[in-house]
Amino acid sequence: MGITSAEIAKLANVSRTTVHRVIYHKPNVKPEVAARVNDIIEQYEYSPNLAGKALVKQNNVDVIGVILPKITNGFYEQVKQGVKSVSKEYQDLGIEIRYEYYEYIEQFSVENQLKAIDNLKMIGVDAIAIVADANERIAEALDSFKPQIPIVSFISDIDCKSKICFIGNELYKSGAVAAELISKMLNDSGNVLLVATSLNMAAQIDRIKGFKEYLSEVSSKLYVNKTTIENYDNEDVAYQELKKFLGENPNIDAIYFSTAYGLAGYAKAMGELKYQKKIRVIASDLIPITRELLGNGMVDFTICQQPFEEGALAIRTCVNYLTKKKKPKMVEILTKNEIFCSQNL
Amino acid sequence: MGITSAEIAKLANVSRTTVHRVIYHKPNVKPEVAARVNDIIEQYEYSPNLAGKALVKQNNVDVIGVILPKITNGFYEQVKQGVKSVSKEYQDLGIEIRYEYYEYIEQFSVENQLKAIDNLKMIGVDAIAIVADANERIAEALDSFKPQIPIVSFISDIDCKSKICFIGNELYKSGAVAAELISKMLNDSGNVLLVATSLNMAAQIDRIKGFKEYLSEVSSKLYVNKTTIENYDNEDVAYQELKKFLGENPNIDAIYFSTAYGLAGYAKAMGELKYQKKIRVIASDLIPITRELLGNGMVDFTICQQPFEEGALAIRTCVNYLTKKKKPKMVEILTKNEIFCSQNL
DNA sequence: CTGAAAGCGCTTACAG
DNA sequence: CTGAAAGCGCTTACAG
Repeated sequence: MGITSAEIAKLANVSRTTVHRVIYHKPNVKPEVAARVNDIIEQYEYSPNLAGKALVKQNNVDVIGVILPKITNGFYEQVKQGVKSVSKEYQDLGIEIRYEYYEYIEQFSVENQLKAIDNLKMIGVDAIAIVADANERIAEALDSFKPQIPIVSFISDIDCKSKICFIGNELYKSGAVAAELISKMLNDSGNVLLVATSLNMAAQIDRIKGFKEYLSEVSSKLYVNKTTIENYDNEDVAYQELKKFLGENPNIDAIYFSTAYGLAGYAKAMGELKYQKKIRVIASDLIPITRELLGNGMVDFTICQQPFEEGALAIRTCVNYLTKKKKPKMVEILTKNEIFCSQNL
Repeated sequence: MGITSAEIAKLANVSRTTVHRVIYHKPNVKPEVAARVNDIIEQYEYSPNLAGKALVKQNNVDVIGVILPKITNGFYEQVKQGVKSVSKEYQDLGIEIRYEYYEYIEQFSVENQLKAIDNLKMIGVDAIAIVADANERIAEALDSFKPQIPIVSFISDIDCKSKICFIGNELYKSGAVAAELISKMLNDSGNVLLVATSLNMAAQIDRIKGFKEYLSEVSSKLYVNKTTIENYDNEDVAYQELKKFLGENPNIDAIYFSTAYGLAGYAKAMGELKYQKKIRVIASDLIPITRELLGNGMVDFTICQQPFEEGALAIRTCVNYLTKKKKPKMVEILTKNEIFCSQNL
């Protein structure tokens, strides 16, 4: 395999300790010696053997704290899988992961997130990957580690001074993809209904914006109904609202669900209505009901962000920073949207 | 981190050497001693530290031979990227990769593949990942290593005794996805044209079969034209044939390209014809021209197999076998088909 | 059947 | 400003 630090040392007529000092820009090396060593390193393309490094690190492993909401839907399960898969890869390489889960309850979740951060502060961690609400107190808590530690926010963004990067989905594009699929299925004309969690949520706003902008760009005969159904991710609300709306509006050609939830309510409503037109449906994410409705044709496509990849990438970013002091090139790393239909599930 | 072999040894009142013998089922351990050691290993969930193992392995690294056709289209570049990304991950863990490329020329490629295998036999490798033609002489060559070495075939399958697994794409499903997209865009009725490399190629046959079967299942008003254009992956042939065919058949609503090639010829032909209908187009794979035509709307969707993932998985499978003697659970690992349109590129 | 010791490549106190 | 030496966890000749 490659050349070793001992060989570099011999070639440069110095000790391995000095080679080490040069590589990591430690003080106390005569500039001319450093230059000589650097030349040889470059010439032989030396890079330290990871197994050797890892072994030494057993004394002092880097620990990464991962903070996640305790939500047992498939989405966060996949995020966790991604995190775990990378942890496993690094488990013997001197990287350890500590998990903190916070209950996500509308009113108290900020408190719970603060508590999770505090727990990690007690344990002592070298970096944090966190899915957090964009809240000032949380940001302050993340900045309050002494010494400062790098923060990677993922899935849902939060700004703080020690943040090195956000990893998430191109939400705007996600809406645009939905619009493209609908325009292709409707042959550029028809009436479209939107179903969202709520019109106040950042993620929903982005998707809907992307949806509307692409739609109006591609055709002037695609009308988005002025009513957007807000279902608060509650299937019963979805059912009630959709039954009422579709009962009164027999001209809908397509529906875009910008949230993973509401499909069960939709299926129930459609089962009770005798709707004349074929309704095309675009869903978001992939949970069991989505799979089922894709299978029976009630949903045409679903657009997925990549929870596994985002979880994995968050940890990788922490590891790269801890082991190579390498910040990611971009402050925002956005994953692509995947399209699923019945045949590529 | 976890417990070490030295600690296990102390707990069992034996040496590390004996612990090692027990773990790897080496001979010369008194059964009762082995039992005692095994109990403790289980109790403490001991598993050997990879960094430690890797360091020792520096003396005797495992080398994996990778045999690929020397084709410089984007597809095999991506396969290579996948292979490289995994190699990098393992480079300091005692796994080395040797590449062999063979010229792919209709007549002599079997000879070239045999030569590539022979080269690896000279060098001496511990496993082979190969993209090969399903040819008996090649199979024999792969089986002729002494001692036998594990073979992973990928992208294109070949049967031989020492093969542990094939990694490739769900080609049949790829055609089914194309059919689903077309049926949704045409609202279940219309005339469809097929463009393939050649009707003799296994991969093309699978895709077309999946396409036709899904189409006929979903609607009886979707007609596949009895002519399938064979373009031999030559853009000029595609251009000539499509210009002629579309000139004489003004009723085509959609085209499915079951090959990555022919889109440039199609674009040229359409530029010269004044075709009345909007033609929906489904492409395969993602090469620069595909990207371009997705952008300008001449292509609606493209269906991609996952060359990067398949390359990566092939190497991972070899590594798992070499380091843990672990065969993959399935003899056939098939990757999903990805759908791309202009907005999720 | 068993174990002491060397060595893989690295980093880190420590001594000078 | 520099280097000798110990030790991270493992495997492998070697000796008994």
